[in-house]
Amino acid sequence: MINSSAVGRKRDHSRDPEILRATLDVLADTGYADLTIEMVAARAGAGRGTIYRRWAGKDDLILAAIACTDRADLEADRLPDTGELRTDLLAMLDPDWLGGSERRLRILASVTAMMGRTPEAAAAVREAIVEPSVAAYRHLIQRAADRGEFPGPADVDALAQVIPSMAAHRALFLRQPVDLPFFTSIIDGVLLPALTRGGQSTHP
Amino acid sequence: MINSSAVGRKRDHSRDPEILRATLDVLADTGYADLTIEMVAARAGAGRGTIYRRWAGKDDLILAAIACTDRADLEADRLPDTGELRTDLLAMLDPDWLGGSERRLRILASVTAMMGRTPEAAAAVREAIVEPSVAAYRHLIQRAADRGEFPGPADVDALAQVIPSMAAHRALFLRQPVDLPFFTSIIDGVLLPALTRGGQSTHP
Amino acid sequence: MINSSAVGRKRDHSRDPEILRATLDVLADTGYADLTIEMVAARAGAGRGTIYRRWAGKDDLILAAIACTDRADLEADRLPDTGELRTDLLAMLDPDWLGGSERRLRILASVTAMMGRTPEAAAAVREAIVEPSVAAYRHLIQRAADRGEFPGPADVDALAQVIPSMAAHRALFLRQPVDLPFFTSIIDGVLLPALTRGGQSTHP
Amino acid sequence: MINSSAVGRKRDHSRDPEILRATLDVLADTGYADLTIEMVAARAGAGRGTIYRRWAGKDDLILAAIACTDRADLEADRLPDTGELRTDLLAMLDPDWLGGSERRLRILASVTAMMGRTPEAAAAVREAIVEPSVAAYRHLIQRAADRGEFPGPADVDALAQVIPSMAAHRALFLRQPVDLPFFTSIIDGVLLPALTRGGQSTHP
DNA sequence: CGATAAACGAGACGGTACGTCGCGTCTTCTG
DNA sequence: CAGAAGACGCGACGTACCGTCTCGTTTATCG
Repeated sequence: MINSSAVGRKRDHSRDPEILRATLDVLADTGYADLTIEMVAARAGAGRGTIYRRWAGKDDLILAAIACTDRADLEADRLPDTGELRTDLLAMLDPDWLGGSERRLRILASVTAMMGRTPEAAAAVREAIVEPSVAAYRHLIQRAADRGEFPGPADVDALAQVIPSMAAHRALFLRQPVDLPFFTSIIDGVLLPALTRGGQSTHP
Repeated sequence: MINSSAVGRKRDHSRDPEILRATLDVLADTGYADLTIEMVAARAGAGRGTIYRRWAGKDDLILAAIACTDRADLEADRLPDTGELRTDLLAMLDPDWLGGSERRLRILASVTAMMGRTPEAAAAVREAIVEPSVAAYRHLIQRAADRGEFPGPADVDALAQVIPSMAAHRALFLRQPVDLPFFTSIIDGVLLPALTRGGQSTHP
Repeated sequence: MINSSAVGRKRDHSRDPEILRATLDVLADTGYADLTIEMVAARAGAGRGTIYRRWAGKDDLILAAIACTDRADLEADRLPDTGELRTDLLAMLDPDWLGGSERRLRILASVTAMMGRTPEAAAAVREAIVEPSVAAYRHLIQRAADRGEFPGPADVDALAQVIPSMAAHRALFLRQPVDLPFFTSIIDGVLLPALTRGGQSTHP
Repeated sequence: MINSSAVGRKRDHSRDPEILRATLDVLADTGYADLTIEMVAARAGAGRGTIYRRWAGKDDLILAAIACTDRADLEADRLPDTGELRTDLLAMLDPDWLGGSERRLRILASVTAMMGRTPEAAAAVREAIVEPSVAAYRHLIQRAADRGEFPGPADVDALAQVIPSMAAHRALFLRQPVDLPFFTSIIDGVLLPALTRGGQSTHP
């Protein structure tokens, strides 16, 4: 390895989760711009130096905190499989994710703030948060299409983004809850109609 | 009036646009977090005091800069009216808006950053940027529906958010261009299919 | 005259004393460094512009305020003339001048502050305050010498500075009152002994 | 100790002299009113925060800079002792102190400026600068008197202030050099005559 | 088991931006 | 047109946070 010595005190990586949790707490409490490393260190009972030794700075720390949030429920083999797309989709609504808590909302907004900073930050957020969600919806829709649930061809890539896009938009920009009624209105008003009709417009 | 004195030198409000334009320039050049009042003042040829006298701080200034951006093209009577929804929608693609320029993208990201700060900021952005766009699409879709362009009922409120949501999502989170192919794929792959089929799912 | 027009409203020079008095008041209340033109203007019921139109700035204003203080009692023909130097000197003690009031003390300290700024300021203070006082004492001593009150020659220039120097030193640096006991101790302990002995040291 | 923490990086007090020297340099170069903390910090190669961490502000910094100037030559056991007062006094003339350099003069004027600010500042200057000088002259004069160098009693307290007072007056208010001719004129024209004659006036 | 070397909490360091305030100048309106 | 009121460009103030660097202490491995 590059940066490890055989001797000396070992870095206590058991503190990492503690610090990252403190980061998310402060992020939710005070927002991105008002978060200071000192606040995180104080809440984690750590020194600032310890944080700087592990992460490059504010953005890197927050990115790490975001990235380590458990998205295991979006892995392909843990997705709902009811045999019907509509019920699969409704089962995806995690009240604790986007719209459920003000906490999550503020964290999402903070993350968004960082995306404008560097391409690296944007890519990290995309990989950690955005892509898994889109991929999950793509999986469900593709599976339903493969089952022959819909008459014609469908633009699965576009449709897979409908729910993540609209949920984020609602939470971030409209600041309204991403709840069951909203989910139902998207599924029944946009997604399923589009699929039922097929991916082609009738307009020439 | 509330806050005007009959005497003394008048505040030169002809400088407002100059300063706000400088704000957007700096915002696009260096991003939200690295923007300083000094930069804006220097670019506008003003003193920092003059800016603080007019706006409460960084966020208020940026909000004002955003709010005064010209959205006249989204007013109802200036929207495209080709007699057919698809061509109307395609005519809405303003290459200078979301995806065309890196400038607009950075500004949008910066704005998003502020939405997590205060409810006031969020409401201001919503009213200045989000709502007008959604309202414009709602207008086009409702008009087409009134023309009887589609067979059944449609969830116009939900459908009106499809394009704004997905465009913002693509620009902000995917960092890909909001261009004609993308627009076409949404219109032909999501919006028009959903309308053609109607606003009701066939699922019981 | 250089700067007078035949027409228009005439500058109201009757306001000058009012403003200069306000200057001294503020100077005594808050000191040199904390004095602002705004304070003076407010106390005089004037606008800042009016002050800047008449004096070049803070230092010039204060200098003018100092210079116009009435030192008429130091003119040669108004000095005490009792026929004897000691009683003349004691009659010079103006309890309202140097040591009497904290007000005068603070003003003196403020003046001193300005002397380090420019040679012009120093010269102005010297001419307005220092020189007249030294000249008065020189006049008294010279007159007594001319009367033959003392046996030998005297270094009148040096001796004339004894009282002003020691009074200023006591007030400024020791911050003790320049009162009758102090005056008496200088006159009887320094000045008259030196004169009585004569201006020449006996040391070879 | 009062204000020391057991942990954390220690304040580097070896930088104090460097900063205080820079303070005196700037003070002499630009004067009291035009001195800025930034100038001092830049010249000392320090950050402004470091200065504010150690001293409360401009006045406190300058006071500290003054107070730490080396006055060791005024300690009793290092005073000249020629066996005769006149030569002792002449040996006191330090061309580098009051009048020799413009530098010292400007510093003295700056110090005087602060004496009007707070009683604390005045006391600090008095103790650091004024008192030691007066005490030194008192020592010399008292020793000569004890030797029986003069016929009668003398008001030593008053006489000890003659040279410091007149030197300060000459430098500050007359802005003339405190040099050997001046020193000689005071000693031979004021101080020694007064002592030779005695501390009592012949006037009834 | 003692030496040693890195990690740790704490906090000082050189910087930089903040938001405020006073400078001296310049409008604007009132008398 | 002088004067009050106050906005203007400028720049210093004192504070707070950045990311780095000592401090003295703790902890883990190696000799």
